[in-house]
Amino acid sequence: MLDLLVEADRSVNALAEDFQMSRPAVSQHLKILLDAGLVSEQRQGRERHYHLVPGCFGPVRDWIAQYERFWDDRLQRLQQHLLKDEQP
Amino acid sequence: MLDLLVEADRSVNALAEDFQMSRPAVSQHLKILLDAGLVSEQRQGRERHYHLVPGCFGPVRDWIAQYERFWDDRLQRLQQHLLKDEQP
DNA sequence: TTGACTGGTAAGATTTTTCTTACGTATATT
DNA sequence: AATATACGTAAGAAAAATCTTACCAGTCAA
Repeated sequence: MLDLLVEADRSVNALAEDFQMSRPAVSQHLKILLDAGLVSEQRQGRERHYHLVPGCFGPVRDWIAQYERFWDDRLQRLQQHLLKDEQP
Repeated sequence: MLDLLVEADRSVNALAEDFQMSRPAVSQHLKILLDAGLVSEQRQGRERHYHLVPGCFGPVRDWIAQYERFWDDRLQRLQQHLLKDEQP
């Protein structure tokens, strides 16, 4: 769904066409994405267009970045440790 | 689990102490993380030490980066569009 | 206003995930 | 050798997720 929405905004029926599951199932998925802040809703007449929220993956990226900082720190400590051994 | 393992390598029992679930449940989680390549195993006697694989989130980061490229492109196109209107 | 279209929600069935207990194997300790 | 420790795996129970059908409300078009 996210892959489809990144290309263009879509209505629920338009999204449902690309999946085997029923329309209500798609609605339920969208509700979850909406609650998670990954997607936003814009009502146009009887249709509701969903679109991907720009930068919505920020929190995930930040979470991953924490780990990468840890690894960087470790590597740095290792390098310093090795340098000390080389010139006593 | 990942949060614990990023600090230091741990044996299964050491990990299980920090959770309410049983040790076998922890083992099952570790198997999944192992299969996913997020974690690696090193046997030391009868213990097995697990540690976080450095850079294991690369694929996730790449996946997210795809979206961010899309957003960048859109923004760029929008900027160019606006510039055209300013100087006719 | 009536009928068609869009889509959300509830209820319940189905599927999947996740847990626990029981047990087997390998390594260590005595 | 006998016992204890660390850990994986199988089987089945329990919990959570995901789907479908049925139904309701809002919007549009005749």
